[in-house]
Amino acid sequence: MDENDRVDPGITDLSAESSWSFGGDSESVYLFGGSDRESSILSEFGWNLRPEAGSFSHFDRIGMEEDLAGNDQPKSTCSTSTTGGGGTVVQATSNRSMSSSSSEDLPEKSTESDGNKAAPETASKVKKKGQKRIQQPRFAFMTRSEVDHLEDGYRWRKYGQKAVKNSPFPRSYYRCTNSKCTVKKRVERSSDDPTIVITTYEGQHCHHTVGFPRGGGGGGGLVNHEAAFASQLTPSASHFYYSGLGGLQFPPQPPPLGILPQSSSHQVPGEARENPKLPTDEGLLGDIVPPGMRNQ
DNA sequence: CGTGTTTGACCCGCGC
DNA sequence: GCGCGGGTCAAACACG
Repeated sequence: MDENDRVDPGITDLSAESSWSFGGDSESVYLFGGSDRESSILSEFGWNLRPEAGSFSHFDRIGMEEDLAGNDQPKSTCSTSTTGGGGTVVQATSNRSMSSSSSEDLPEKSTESDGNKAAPETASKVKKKGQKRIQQPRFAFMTRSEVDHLEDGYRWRKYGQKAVKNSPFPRSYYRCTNSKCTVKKRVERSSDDPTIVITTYEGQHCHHTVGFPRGGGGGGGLVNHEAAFASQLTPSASHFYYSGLGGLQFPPQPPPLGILPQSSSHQVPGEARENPKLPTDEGLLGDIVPPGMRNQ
């Protein structure tokens, strides 16, 4: 860990497959690389904090992985992904095979071999032993937050927690409470910067959000079942959702940026109050973020 | 009582 | 083949 180069232990600087500059105060770099499973999601997505981007309070970037293998999405064809926190979310589709992720991903391995256990409805049934697990689309994002589990409009049930090798913080595993939904998510804190929460979503929701469980008051009406790209702001801040990003087909453009949780926190990502820099944020958000929520 | 969390054990894939 | 690390299960427990 040379602090000179990066900030994350275990995270090597992957070659940036593409980089985007986001407007404003934030600059995110999307790195897509194939680092092995050095540490975890981090390596997978190869994130790189940029100290110099001081103005940007911190976190940035994220990558999303799309599955590759055949995407046989087990059951749901719906696409959804949520993201959280007021971080920057960058999504991209990559064709490269990230098979390297074999260790991580794996959506649902359980059934394949010991399906006997509980036979989760996870799609795994489709897979067989010899086959490689099919990866579902996944993407991760980092958020600076004090709470690990950010609200994203869906209800999650924690089904496991494990200590990870390169991090003093445990990784938590969540599954969507909807029995028909196979979406999972992993949450862990960056070992390098404990204030950063790394959330990885896997799969697509096939239902819509349930609204904000807490404090939402009337959030239940999010209708973006389609892509439900929900982004969560600060835990205590307002929440908003993105949808319309057809799950698998993420727009090439950087999503909402400039959402600093701690900052005003009333901004909808992408909405960037006056973020003239964001190219089409309006367009993007226009579709996904209900007008009413934009001013939250 | 229903729902969600905790936690130890089990299983699997991968690297050596 | 063995060991390590990650992912999931499921019983027990806690809470509203």
